[in-house]
Amino acid sequence: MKLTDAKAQFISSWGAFGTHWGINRTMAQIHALLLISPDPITQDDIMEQLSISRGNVNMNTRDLIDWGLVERILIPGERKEFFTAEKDIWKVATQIIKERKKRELDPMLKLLSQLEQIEGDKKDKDVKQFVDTIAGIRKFGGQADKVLDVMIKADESWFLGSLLKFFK
Amino acid sequence: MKLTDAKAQFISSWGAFGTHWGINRTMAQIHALLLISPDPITQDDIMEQLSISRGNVNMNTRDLIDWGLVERILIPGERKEFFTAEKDIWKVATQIIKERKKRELDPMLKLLSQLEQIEGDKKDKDVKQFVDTIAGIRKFGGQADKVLDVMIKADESWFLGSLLKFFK
DNA sequence: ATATATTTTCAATAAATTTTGAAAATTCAA
DNA sequence: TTGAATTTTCAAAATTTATTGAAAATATAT
Repeated sequence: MKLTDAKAQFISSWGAFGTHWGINRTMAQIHALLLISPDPITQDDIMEQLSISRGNVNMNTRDLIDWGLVERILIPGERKEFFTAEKDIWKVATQIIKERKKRELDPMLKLLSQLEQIEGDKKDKDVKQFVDTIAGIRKFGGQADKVLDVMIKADESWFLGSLLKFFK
Repeated sequence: MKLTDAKAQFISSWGAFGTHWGINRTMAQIHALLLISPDPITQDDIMEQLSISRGNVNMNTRDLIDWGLVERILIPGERKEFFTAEKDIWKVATQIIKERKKRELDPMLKLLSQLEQIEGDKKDKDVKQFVDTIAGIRKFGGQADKVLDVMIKADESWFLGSLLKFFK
């Protein structure tokens, strides 16, 4: 397979993959393009390589920056802005986990603790099932939260090394 | 807060939550409703409680069954079918992990190993960055794959107990 | 200051996804 | 069998989400 085809296939698959992970297709495609670009590239490069509009590139690169996955680079003497992505996949993964935890898991846990305190007779089976379900999810979520916190702070070699040894 | 309001809020939030996880809103809402229903319920119950059409309920319950999260129950003497959801959150989580691994991670890893074998000069920096990126993702994915396999097979108390002790 | 290059915004448009509902298929009791 | 109850299917409609592109804002060079 030629590099050009392989690139196209990677970008397309990474885009499709992204949609399963709460990230939109184009954002994931831009991310893919930046991951395989050795040097920083401009909005125009992205527009051309992915055949998408300027506005689209602008919005999605900004989202990627908000996610902490992409950086804006200013090259002295160049008028245009350049973009580059973090290449260390461990850092990419922990950054995504960190953001999703903040955006999704933490608010959900907060809501669940509110819902657990409902009025009503615990002997009523509807009340009981509701409270039990909420408590179960909250407990599980709380534990996941702790594990993810360790992971976010951890160094890759230590984390995966220890974990894989532990589970061998 | 009253049970009725708490239920509505849980269903609505679980639905919104689902959309971030590659599951459609209605599917997640039906799942939420089943999680808090102590006894099996019918298509008509779901239609009524969530104010959605029969076709919608039918398609989404089927998807939930395909995901292994919901079961069809036949009650002797009853003409209608009943549905019930697995209530153990650990089992729900491992089932989702199992399915997503099969549907997303495994195909991605397969593609990456193909893409790693591109033709081209490794000294060319475009080729090098591409190969390095793909290799990095593949390595990380492969390790995640192993950890998830252990998790899927593990018993909850053992897994989380060990993990939390390990990371304390 | 002015002209020019570049980025950002956002209303309009397009595309993708979800939902409906009625017809077809299936199931089951009599 | 027949017919009523129930489930399934799927084309059309509704909704949601993503994309465009041109105008406005901003930044930079002269």
